[in-house]
Amino acid sequence: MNRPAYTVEDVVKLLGVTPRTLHYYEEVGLLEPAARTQGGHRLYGEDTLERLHHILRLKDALGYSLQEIKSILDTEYALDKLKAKYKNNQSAENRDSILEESILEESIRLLEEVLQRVDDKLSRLQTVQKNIRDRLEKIQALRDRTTTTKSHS
Amino acid sequence: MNRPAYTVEDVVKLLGVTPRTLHYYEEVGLLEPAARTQGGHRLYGEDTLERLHHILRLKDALGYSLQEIKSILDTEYALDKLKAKYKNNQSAENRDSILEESILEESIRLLEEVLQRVDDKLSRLQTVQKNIRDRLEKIQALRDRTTTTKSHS
DNA sequence: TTGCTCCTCACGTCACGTGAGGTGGC
DNA sequence: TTGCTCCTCACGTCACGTGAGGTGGC
Repeated sequence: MNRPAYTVEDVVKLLGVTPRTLHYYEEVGLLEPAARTQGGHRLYGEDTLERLHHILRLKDALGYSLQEIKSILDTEYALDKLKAKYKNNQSAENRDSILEESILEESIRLLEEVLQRVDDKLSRLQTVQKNIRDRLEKIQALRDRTTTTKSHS
Repeated sequence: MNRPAYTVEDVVKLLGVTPRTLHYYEEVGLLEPAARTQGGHRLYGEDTLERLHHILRLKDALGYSLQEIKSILDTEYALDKLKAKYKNNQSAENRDSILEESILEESIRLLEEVLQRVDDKLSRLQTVQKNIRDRLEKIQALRDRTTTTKSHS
Protein backbone atom coordinates (compact mmCIF):
# COMPACT_ATOMS: atom_id res chain seq x y z
CA MET A 1 0.00 0.00 0.00
CA ASN A 2 2.97 2.22 0.67
CA ARG A 3 4.70 0.98 -2.47
CA PRO A 4 5.93 2.25 -4.82
CA ALA A 5 8.55 4.52 -3.27
CA TYR A 6 9.38 7.94 -4.67
CA THR A 7 12.78 9.62 -4.38
CA VAL A 8 13.22 13.33 -3.74
CA GLU A 9 13.79 13.79 -7.45
CA ASP A 10 10.48 12.11 -8.26
CA VAL A 11 8.51 14.24 -5.82
CA VAL A 12 10.20 17.43 -7.00
CA LYS A 13 9.26 16.68 -10.61
CA LEU A 14 5.74 15.49 -9.84
CA LEU A 15 4.69 18.33 -7.57
CA GLY A 16 6.96 21.21 -8.54
CA VAL A 17 8.55 21.86 -5.18
CA THR A 18 12.26 22.08 -4.30
CA PRO A 19 14.15 19.60 -2.12
CA ARG A 20 14.49 22.37 0.44
CA THR A 21 10.72 22.53 0.81
CA LEU A 22 10.61 18.80 1.57
CA HIS A 23 13.36 19.26 4.16
CA TYR A 24 11.58 22.17 5.73
CA TYR A 25 8.19 20.47 5.93
CA GLU A 26 9.92 17.56 7.63
CA GLU A 27 11.63 19.97 10.03
CA VAL A 28 8.33 21.46 11.16
CA GLY A 29 6.66 18.05 11.38
CA LEU A 30 4.36 18.40 8.39
CA LEU A 31 5.63 15.61 6.15
CA GLU A 32 7.71 12.58 7.07
CA PRO A 33 9.32 10.38 4.41
CA ALA A 34 8.03 6.79 4.51
CA ALA A 35 11.60 5.51 4.77
CA ARG A 36 15.28 6.18 4.10
CA THR A 37 17.82 4.25 2.05
CA GLN A 38 20.82 2.87 3.89
CA GLY A 39 22.69 5.92 2.65
CA GLY A 40 20.17 8.28 4.25
CA HIS A 41 18.29 9.28 1.09
CA ARG A 42 14.59 10.01 1.63
CA LEU A 43 11.91 7.73 0.17
CA TYR A 44 8.29 8.85 -0.02
CA GLY A 45 5.20 6.67 -0.28
CA GLU A 46 2.05 7.20 -2.30
CA ASP A 47 0.20 8.47 0.77
CA THR A 48 2.80 11.09 1.70
CA LEU A 49 2.69 12.21 -1.91
CA GLU A 50 -1.06 12.80 -1.64
CA ARG A 51 -0.57 14.52 1.69
CA LEU A 52 1.96 16.89 0.13
CA HIS A 53 -0.41 17.61 -2.73
CA HIS A 54 -3.06 18.51 -0.19
CA ILE A 55 -0.63 20.72 1.74
CA LEU A 56 0.27 22.61 -1.43
CA ARG A 57 -3.36 23.22 -2.34
CA LEU A 58 -4.11 24.58 1.13
CA LYS A 59 -1.07 26.82 0.96
CA ASP A 60 -1.07 28.09 -2.63
CA ALA A 61 -4.77 28.19 -3.42
CA LEU A 62 -6.11 29.15 0.01
CA GLY A 63 -3.18 30.94 1.62
CA TYR A 64 -3.11 29.02 4.89
CA SER A 65 0.07 29.10 7.00
CA LEU A 66 1.93 25.88 7.64
CA GLN A 67 0.74 25.97 11.26
CA GLU A 68 -2.88 26.19 10.17
CA ILE A 69 -2.37 23.43 7.62
CA LYS A 70 -0.92 21.24 10.34
CA SER A 71 -4.01 21.59 12.50
CA ILE A 72 -6.31 21.04 9.51
CA LEU A 73 -4.47 17.82 8.62
CA ASP A 74 -4.57 16.71 12.25
CA THR A 75 -8.34 17.08 12.30
CA GLU A 76 -8.71 15.23 9.01
CA TYR A 77 -6.49 12.47 10.29
CA ALA A 78 -8.60 12.10 13.41
CA LEU A 79 -11.71 11.92 11.24
CA ASP A 80 -10.18 9.21 9.06
CA LYS A 81 -9.40 7.16 12.15
CA LEU A 82 -12.96 7.61 13.34
CA LYS A 83 -14.33 6.43 10.01
CA ALA A 84 -12.12 3.34 10.09
CA LYS A 85 -13.31 2.58 13.60
CA TYR A 86 -16.91 2.95 12.44
CA LYS A 87 -16.49 0.60 9.49
CA ASN A 88 -14.77 -2.08 11.54
CA ASN A 89 -17.48 -2.13 14.14
CA GLN A 90 -20.43 -4.52 13.78
CA SER A 91 -22.58 -3.47 16.68
CA ALA A 92 -25.16 -0.77 15.99
CA GLU A 93 -24.90 0.70 19.45
CA ASN A 94 -21.13 0.92 19.21
CA ARG A 95 -21.52 2.63 15.84
CA ASP A 96 -23.84 5.18 17.33
CA SER A 97 -21.50 5.92 20.20
CA ILE A 98 -18.68 6.41 17.70
CA LEU A 99 -20.78 8.95 15.86
CA GLU A 100 -21.25 10.86 19.09
CA GLU A 101 -17.61 11.79 19.22
CA SER A 102 -16.87 15.47 18.95
CA ILE A 103 -14.44 14.98 16.10
CA LEU A 104 -17.44 14.66 13.80
CA GLU A 105 -18.82 18.08 14.65
CA GLU A 106 -15.33 19.53 14.64
CA SER A 107 -14.72 18.18 11.14
CA ILE A 108 -17.94 19.66 9.87
CA ARG A 109 -17.09 23.04 11.36
CA LEU A 110 -13.64 22.86 9.81
CA LEU A 111 -14.92 21.90 6.36
CA GLU A 112 -17.51 24.67 6.44
CA GLU A 113 -14.83 27.16 7.41
CA VAL A 114 -12.53 26.06 4.60
CA LEU A 115 -15.42 26.06 2.14
CA GLN A 116 -16.23 29.62 3.16
CA ARG A 117 -12.65 30.61 2.42
CA VAL A 118 -12.80 28.89 -0.96
CA ASP A 119 -16.02 30.70 -1.85
CA ASP A 120 -14.55 34.06 -0.83
CA LYS A 121 -11.43 33.50 -2.90
CA LEU A 122 -13.52 32.35 -5.85
CA SER A 123 -15.78 35.39 -5.91
CA ARG A 124 -12.82 37.75 -5.57
CA LEU A 125 -11.00 35.98 -8.39
CA GLN A 126 -14.07 36.18 -10.61
CA THR A 127 -14.22 39.93 -10.09
CA VAL A 128 -10.55 40.21 -11.01
CA GLN A 129 -11.11 38.02 -14.06
CA LYS A 130 -13.95 40.19 -15.35
CA ASN A 131 -11.89 43.31 -14.73
CA ILE A 132 -8.91 42.07 -16.66
CA ARG A 133 -11.00 40.78 -19.55
CA ASP A 134 -12.65 44.18 -19.96
CA ARG A 135 -9.36 46.00 -19.93
CA LEU A 136 -7.82 43.50 -22.32
CA GLU A 137 -10.68 43.95 -24.78
CA LYS A 138 -10.39 47.74 -24.69
CA ILE A 139 -6.69 47.80 -25.26
CA GLN A 140 -6.93 45.22 -28.02
CA ALA A 141 -9.54 47.39 -29.70
CA LEU A 142 -7.12 50.30 -29.49
CA ARG A 143 -4.38 48.25 -31.10
CA ASP A 144 -6.69 47.00 -33.84
CA ARG A 145 -7.62 50.60 -34.65
CA THR A 146 -4.00 51.21 -35.60
CA THR A 147 -3.91 48.19 -37.83
CA THR A 148 -7.04 49.22 -39.73
CA THR A 149 -5.78 52.81 -40.06
CA LYS A 150 -2.59 51.48 -41.51
CA SER A 151 -4.40 49.38 -44.11
CA HIS A 152 -6.24 52.58 -45.21
CA SER A 153 -3.11 54.58 -45.88
CA MET B 1 -8.61 65.13 -7.14
CA ASN B 2 -6.23 63.94 -4.47
CA ARG B 3 -8.68 65.07 -1.77
CA PRO B 4 -9.90 63.79 0.59
CA ALA B 5 -6.89 62.65 2.63
CA TYR B 6 -6.84 59.40 4.59
CA THR B 7 -4.80 58.83 7.72
CA VAL B 8 -3.01 55.57 8.49
CA GLU B 9 -5.92 54.63 10.74
CA ASP B 10 -8.41 55.15 7.89
CA VAL B 11 -6.44 53.02 5.46
CA VAL B 12 -5.92 50.29 8.03
CA LYS B 13 -9.64 50.07 8.69
CA LEU B 14 -10.71 50.35 5.06
CA LEU B 15 -8.32 47.78 3.60
CA GLY B 16 -7.49 45.54 6.54
CA VAL B 17 -3.72 45.96 6.55
CA THR B 18 -1.43 46.94 9.43
CA PRO B 19 0.52 50.21 9.68
CA ARG B 20 3.68 48.15 9.34
CA THR B 21 2.57 46.98 5.90
CA LEU B 22 2.15 50.60 4.79
CA HIS B 23 5.62 51.42 6.11
CA TYR B 24 7.12 48.42 4.38
CA TYR B 25 5.50 49.13 1.01
CA GLU B 26 6.83 52.66 1.24
CA GLU B 27 10.29 51.30 2.09
CA VAL B 28 10.40 49.16 -1.05
CA GLY B 29 8.98 51.94 -3.22
CA LEU B 30 5.56 50.45 -3.82
CA LEU B 31 3.32 53.04 -2.19
CA GLU B 32 4.07 56.65 -1.32
CA PRO B 33 1.75 58.70 0.88
CA ALA B 34 0.34 61.74 -0.90
CA ALA B 35 1.60 64.01 1.87
CA ARG B 36 2.67 64.29 5.50
CA THR B 37 1.33 66.45 8.30
CA GLN B 38 3.73 68.94 9.87
CA GLY B 39 4.24 66.36 12.60
CA GLY B 40 5.30 63.69 10.12
CA HIS B 41 2.10 61.66 10.05
CA ARG B 42 1.31 60.04 6.70
CA LEU B 43 -1.66 61.16 4.60
CA TYR B 44 -2.96 59.06 1.73
CA GLY B 45 -5.00 60.20 -1.26
CA GLU B 46 -7.86 58.46 -3.01
CA ASP B 47 -5.55 57.29 -5.79
CA THR B 48 -2.98 55.72 -3.47
CA LEU B 49 -5.86 53.97 -1.75
CA GLU B 50 -6.91 52.42 -5.06
CA ARG B 51 -3.33 51.53 -5.81
CA LEU B 52 -3.05 49.71 -2.49
CA HIS B 53 -6.26 47.87 -3.17
CA HIS B 54 -4.83 46.74 -6.48
CA ILE B 55 -1.58 45.66 -4.81
CA LEU B 56 -3.46 43.57 -2.26
CA ARG B 57 -5.49 41.82 -4.95
CA LEU B 58 -2.37 40.95 -6.91
CA LYS B 59 -0.71 39.65 -3.76
CA ASP B 60 -3.50 37.83 -1.94
CA ALA B 61 -5.61 36.56 -4.80
CA LEU B 62 -2.87 35.88 -7.33
CA GLY B 63 0.21 35.30 -5.18
CA TYR B 64 2.56 37.71 -6.92
CA SER B 65 5.67 38.89 -5.06
CA LEU B 66 6.07 42.59 -4.29
CA GLN B 67 8.81 42.78 -6.92
CA GLU B 68 6.49 41.37 -9.57
CA ILE B 69 3.69 43.67 -8.48
CA LYS B 70 6.02 46.63 -8.81
CA SER B 71 6.81 45.81 -12.42
CA ILE B 72 3.15 45.16 -13.20
CA LEU B 73 2.17 48.55 -11.77
CA ASP B 74 5.00 50.21 -13.67
CA THR B 75 3.69 48.81 -16.93
CA GLU B 76 0.15 49.86 -16.12
CA TYR B 77 1.34 53.34 -15.24
CA ALA B 78 3.17 53.63 -18.54
CA LEU B 79 0.01 52.54 -20.34
CA ASP B 80 -2.08 55.14 -18.53
CA LYS B 81 0.37 57.85 -19.56
CA LEU B 82 0.18 56.64 -23.14
CA LYS B 83 -3.61 56.77 -23.08
CA ALA B 84 -3.57 60.32 -21.73
CA LYS B 85 -1.15 61.33 -24.46
CA TYR B 86 -3.44 59.76 -27.04
CA LYS B 87 -6.53 61.56 -25.80
CA ASN B 88 -4.82 64.94 -25.68
CA ASN B 89 -3.59 64.68 -29.22
CA GLN B 90 -5.71 66.04 -32.08
CA SER B 91 -3.68 64.96 -35.08
CA ALA B 92 -4.54 61.54 -36.53
CA GLU B 93 -0.96 60.87 -37.57
CA ASN B 94 0.31 61.69 -34.11
CA ARG B 95 -2.29 59.39 -32.67
CA ASP B 96 -1.18 56.59 -34.92
CA SER B 97 2.43 57.06 -33.98
CA ILE B 98 1.47 56.95 -30.32
CA LEU B 99 -0.25 53.63 -30.89
CA GLU B 100 2.96 52.27 -32.42
CA GLU B 101 4.71 52.44 -29.08
CA SER B 102 5.80 49.13 -27.67
CA ILE B 103 4.08 49.76 -24.37
CA LEU B 104 0.81 48.79 -26.04
CA GLU B 105 1.99 45.33 -27.00
CA GLU B 106 3.72 44.96 -23.68
CA SER B 107 0.52 45.77 -21.83
CA ILE B 108 -1.44 43.24 -23.83
CA ARG B 109 1.15 40.56 -23.13
CA LEU B 110 1.07 41.43 -19.45
CA LEU B 111 -2.72 41.36 -19.22
CA GLU B 112 -2.87 38.02 -21.04
CA GLU B 113 -0.28 36.62 -18.67
CA VAL B 114 -2.16 37.80 -15.59
CA LEU B 115 -5.44 36.53 -17.04
CA GLN B 116 -3.84 33.13 -17.56
CA ARG B 117 -2.85 33.09 -13.91
CA VAL B 118 -6.35 34.07 -12.85
CA ASP B 119 -7.87 31.29 -14.95
CA ASP B 120 -5.45 28.73 -13.52
CA LYS B 121 -6.22 29.77 -9.96
CA LEU B 122 -9.94 29.73 -10.69
CA SER B 123 -10.01 26.22 -12.09
CA ARG B 124 -7.90 24.90 -9.24
CA LEU B 125 -10.17 26.56 -6.69
CA GLN B 126 -13.25 25.11 -8.36
CA THR B 127 -11.78 21.63 -8.06
CA VAL B 128 -11.09 22.23 -4.38
CA GLN B 129 -14.61 23.59 -3.90
CA LYS B 130 -16.22 20.52 -5.43
CA ASN B 131 -14.00 18.27 -3.34
CA ILE B 132 -14.90 19.94 -0.07
CA ARG B 133 -18.61 20.05 -0.87
CA ASP B 134 -18.63 16.30 -1.55
CA ARG B 135 -16.81 15.54 1.67
CA LEU B 136 -19.02 17.87 3.63
CA GLU B 137 -22.16 16.20 2.31
CA LYS B 138 -20.89 12.74 3.18
CA ILE B 139 -19.94 13.63 6.70
CA GLN B 140 -23.20 15.49 7.25
CA ALA B 141 -25.07 12.40 6.08
CA LEU B 142 -23.12 10.40 8.63
CA ARG B 143 -24.05 12.81 11.38
CA ASP B 144 -27.71 12.85 10.33
CA ARG B 145 -27.76 9.07 10.51
CA THR B 146 -27.02 9.34 14.21
CA THR B 147 -29.80 11.84 14.72
CA THR B 148 -32.39 9.65 12.99
CA THR B 149 -31.19 6.58 14.88
CA LYS B 150 -31.61 8.51 18.08
CA SER B 151 -35.19 9.52 17.25
CA HIS B 152 -35.97 5.82 16.67
CA SER B 153 -34.77 4.65 20.03
C1' DT C 1 35.00 5.52 -12.20
C1' DT C 2 32.44 9.61 -13.73
C1' DG C 3 28.64 12.68 -12.94
C1' DC C 4 24.53 13.93 -11.16
C1' DT C 5 21.61 14.03 -7.14
C1' DC C 6 21.44 13.37 -2.53
C1' DC C 7 22.83 14.65 2.45
C1' DT C 8 23.42 18.12 6.54
C1' DC C 9 24.68 22.52 8.43
C1' DA C 10 24.11 27.33 8.28
C1' DC C 11 23.61 31.93 6.72
C1' DG C 12 20.57 34.95 3.52
C1' DT C 13 16.04 36.82 2.05
C1' DC C 14 11.24 38.31 1.64
C1' DA C 15 7.28 40.26 3.86
C1' DC C 16 6.14 41.65 7.35
C1' DG C 17 5.37 41.19 13.33
C1' DT C 18 6.59 43.13 17.51
C1' DG C 19 8.28 45.66 21.05
C1' DA C 20 11.16 50.15 22.64
C1' DG C 21 11.21 54.86 23.31
C1' DG C 22 9.35 59.07 21.98
C1' DT C 23 5.94 62.62 19.81
C1' DG C 24 1.44 64.25 17.41
C1' DG C 25 -3.68 65.39 17.03
C1' DC C 26 -8.61 65.65 18.27
C1' DT D 1 -3.95 67.60 30.01
C1' DT D 2 -5.18 62.75 29.17
C1' DG D 3 -5.15 58.93 26.04
C1' DC D 4 -4.88 56.90 21.84
C1' DT D 5 -2.48 56.69 17.50
C1' DC D 6 1.30 58.09 15.15
C1' DC D 7 6.56 58.14 14.35
C1' DT D 8 11.34 55.76 13.64
C1' DC D 9 14.73 52.28 14.67
C1' DA D 10 15.75 47.57 15.10
C1' DC D 11 15.46 42.82 16.19
C1' DG D 12 12.34 38.54 15.50
C1' DT D 13 9.79 35.24 12.53
C1' DC D 14 7.96 32.41 8.77
C1' DA D 15 8.89 29.83 4.65
C1' DC D 16 11.88 28.85 2.33
C1' DG D 17 16.68 30.12 -1.12
C1' DT D 18 21.36 29.37 -1.59
C1' DG D 19 25.84 28.06 -1.26
C1' DA D 20 29.62 24.93 1.30
C1' DG D 21 31.56 20.62 1.88
C1' DG D 22 30.85 15.89 1.59
C1' DT D 23 28.61 11.20 0.20
C1' DG D 24 25.18 7.99 -2.36
C1' DG D 25 23.18 5.42 -6.48
C1' DC D 26 22.40 3.96 -11.29
